[in-house]
Amino acid sequence: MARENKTRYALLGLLTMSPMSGYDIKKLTDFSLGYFWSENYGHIYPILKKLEDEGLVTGRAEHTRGKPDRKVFSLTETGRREFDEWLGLPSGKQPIRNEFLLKLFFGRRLPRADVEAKVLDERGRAAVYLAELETLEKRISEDFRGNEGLPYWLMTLDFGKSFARMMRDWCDECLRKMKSNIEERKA
Amino acid sequence: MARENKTRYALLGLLTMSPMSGYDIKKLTDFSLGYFWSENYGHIYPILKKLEDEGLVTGRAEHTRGKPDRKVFSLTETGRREFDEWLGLPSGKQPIRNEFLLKLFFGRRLPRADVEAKVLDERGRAAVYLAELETLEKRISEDFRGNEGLPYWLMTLDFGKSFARMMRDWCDECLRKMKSNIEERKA
DNA sequence: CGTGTCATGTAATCAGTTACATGATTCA
DNA sequence: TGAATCATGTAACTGATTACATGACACG
Repeated sequence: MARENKTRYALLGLLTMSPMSGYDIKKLTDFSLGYFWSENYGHIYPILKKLEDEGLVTGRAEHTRGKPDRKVFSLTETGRREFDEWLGLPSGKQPIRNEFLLKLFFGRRLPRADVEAKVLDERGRAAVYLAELETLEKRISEDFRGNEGLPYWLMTLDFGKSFARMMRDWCDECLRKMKSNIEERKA
Repeated sequence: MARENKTRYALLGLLTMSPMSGYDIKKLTDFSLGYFWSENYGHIYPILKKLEDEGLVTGRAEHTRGKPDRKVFSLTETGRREFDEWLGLPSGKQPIRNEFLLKLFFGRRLPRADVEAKVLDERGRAAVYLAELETLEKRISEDFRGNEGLPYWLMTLDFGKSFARMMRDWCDECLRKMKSNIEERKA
């Protein structure tokens, strides 16, 4: 079947919330949606242009004093329809590739201390991540109180938090197992 | 910096365990490693060839009666060194893109029943997934008892199980929230 | 007699990343 | 004076997926 460009729909979706520039979109995915979606400039700008050619979005230049000009895009009615249509479709299963797990899988080939360091590192990342999401949660709960989209945003955020907690706890369990494995050998 | 081809290292890694054909590798990622790593033929065969040209693996044709000929690849000493070197490197953070979460994020634009159906669907997948991993766990625990790699394989498997459980529970929580949201409106 | 498995591979295409280019303003 | 932020974009590349092509054997 046709391969569907996910970036395309992500951009359309973000534009359903409010008109934005490519730069705004990048910032959003970097700071607010990063825990489940990311994009990069080299993909955003060309696709925005393509969407404009297809009439799904319209861009208008905005002149600001001091700062560089921005090009702000808005969804057209056609764009909105196309996005909503996609939204209703079931999401195909995406292939999973986790480099950290791949390395752990071959952990036997490394000194145990190195593996432990890797896991500890991952644990640290999960903890930081969790803290960031909690801050983000407070912020958007206040900033968007009463917004009809908020319950859904909080659900996705909650996924991120659950994932981070799971990761942290799983790392601890791995470290524990590796240590007890050493004890066993001593005994 | 240089973009590193992950498939390349995944293939080298699998070949550290035993000589294999491209077909074997595909089967492995489909049935045993699918919960953290996947590959497809269109990528496996060309890369295997490239690795052979570079002297990291050697392939020898194997004739079998009845079945088509296989080409079985083994790691060379150079290949083993290159893999182990990569293994020691810290894993760069990979961009996250979860289509299901992206859709949930925009859940407000869909009828509530549709969102609930999507979540319920995801919950079902998580449950099936968990059951599969439990079966797999039993199988490899028996088949590879005493194998030095086993503890690491079980750790990655445990990650898969933790993830599936987390997903299942999070889905339940989402469904609960959506339902209670309806109650609130009635009141 | 049809479906599934074994088995290898290529071509076409698309998705996505990185590096580069440009330049003004603000803040330490 | 140097770094960070704002802001847009292109070119080159590589990573990854899909579809296609081929064909024998086993099983029900």
